[in-house]
Amino acid sequence: MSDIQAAKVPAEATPLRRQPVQQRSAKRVEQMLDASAALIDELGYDALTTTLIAKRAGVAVGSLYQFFPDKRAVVQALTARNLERFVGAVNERLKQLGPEHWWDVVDSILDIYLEMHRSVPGFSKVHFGDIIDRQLLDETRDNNAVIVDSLTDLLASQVDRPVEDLRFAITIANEVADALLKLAFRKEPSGDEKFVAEAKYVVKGYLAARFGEKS
Amino acid sequence: MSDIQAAKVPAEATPLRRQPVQQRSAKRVEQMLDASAALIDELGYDALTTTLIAKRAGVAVGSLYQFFPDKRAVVQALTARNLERFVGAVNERLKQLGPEHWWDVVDSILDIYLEMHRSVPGFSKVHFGDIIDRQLLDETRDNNAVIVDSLTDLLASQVDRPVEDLRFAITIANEVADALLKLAFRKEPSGDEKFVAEAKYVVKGYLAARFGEKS
DNA sequence: GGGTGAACATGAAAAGTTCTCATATACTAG
DNA sequence: CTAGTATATGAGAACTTTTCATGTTCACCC
Repeated sequence: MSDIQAAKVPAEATPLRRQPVQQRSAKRVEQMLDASAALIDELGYDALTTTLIAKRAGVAVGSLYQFFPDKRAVVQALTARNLERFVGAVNERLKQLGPEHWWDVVDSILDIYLEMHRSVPGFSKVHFGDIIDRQLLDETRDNNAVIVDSLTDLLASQVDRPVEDLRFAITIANEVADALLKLAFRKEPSGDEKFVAEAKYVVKGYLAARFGEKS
Repeated sequence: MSDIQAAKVPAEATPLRRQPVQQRSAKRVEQMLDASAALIDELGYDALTTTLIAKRAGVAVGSLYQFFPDKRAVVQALTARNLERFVGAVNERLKQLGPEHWWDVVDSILDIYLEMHRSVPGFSKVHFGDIIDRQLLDETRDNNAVIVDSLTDLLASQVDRPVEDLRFAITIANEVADALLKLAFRKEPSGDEKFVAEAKYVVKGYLAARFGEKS
């Protein structure tokens, strides 16, 4: 089973002004991201403030600007970190399971996604570029594409279809899953079960229709 | 065919500090919203500035604050206006057509939605509370619900199902349509045809599966 | 362990935005 | 025509974002 591309969230998506080299600063950057995540959860994106982030992270404002060019870059970095974690978790899970029917792969992925919604602060607000990439920054272009490409690679060996058709279907499925699960979490902070179930149903139904039942 | 509830976008969603009473001021408020829409299209939400809005609208900043309590309220009002226009257009269309198979109703609605994406400035960025209601303001709660309720009323007479099941299915369908069409417009400014077609396919497929083929 | 340059930390203040308010003008009813 | 309300305005108060000069810590070398 080919590993999902390590999702380094490449160059252009690394808006850091300076990459932290020493450990202490790397840790500080993490703290800043943690603080941002917590604050976004608590106050929402609009009420987010660089001063607040710094205070919460226990650093001076200047330190923040040592690494990030501006406020948006912080949120962007948070987004990237969430994406990395997600892809990492998916890899982990798939390694454990070995080759499966694609049906189960989809299930695993949705479960991981759910798990992150529940356990990662700020995840439901800024998973894959809701606020930043999608809404504002069109050049960084589609964080989702990273995921879609990874999943396409993954399923390409199991489904007998032209790769481009596969990628298209996965793009659609990804978007639908994202929208529906977000809806579930809007309805209820822990994810409304009825909506979660329907999300799974819709996604699997769509993929089954597009791929055919056979693996 | 029962009219869609006039979508006054009720009390709590009217965050105006003062309702314009005289015509000149009503017109000015419209100008401010137009300016906001244009600027959001051009610069994105984050780069939006009250000063810029005022300048573009040809009024003083103070005038803006005469009616809106804060910047977000402006965008919220823009959202509300878009919603009103959408519901209005749907009503219009349905009045013209008379009773139809729900299949055609869905088609009409999707077409109107597409049309607005293409012709209404800022629509693709802030249609139904993407930026404001959904991302930040949880108390105003679901603009989408207005639409969903309207559509539920509309279809209730044609589909032989418990109303709550209907509402649920429409909620899902609405969310899916929104996500997929947004994706289509992200891929291409005029709406990628392939994605638009797939959006229609997915939505209709879902509803057909949930309602059964019969009207 | 002493020295050196790069990485890092800091917070006061410059630059930029949001929002208020005292003042002035336009409208409406009577 | 007049009082009373609605509206318009922009300077500046309040708050944010971002810069930068200064001081500290680290990694490496002798």
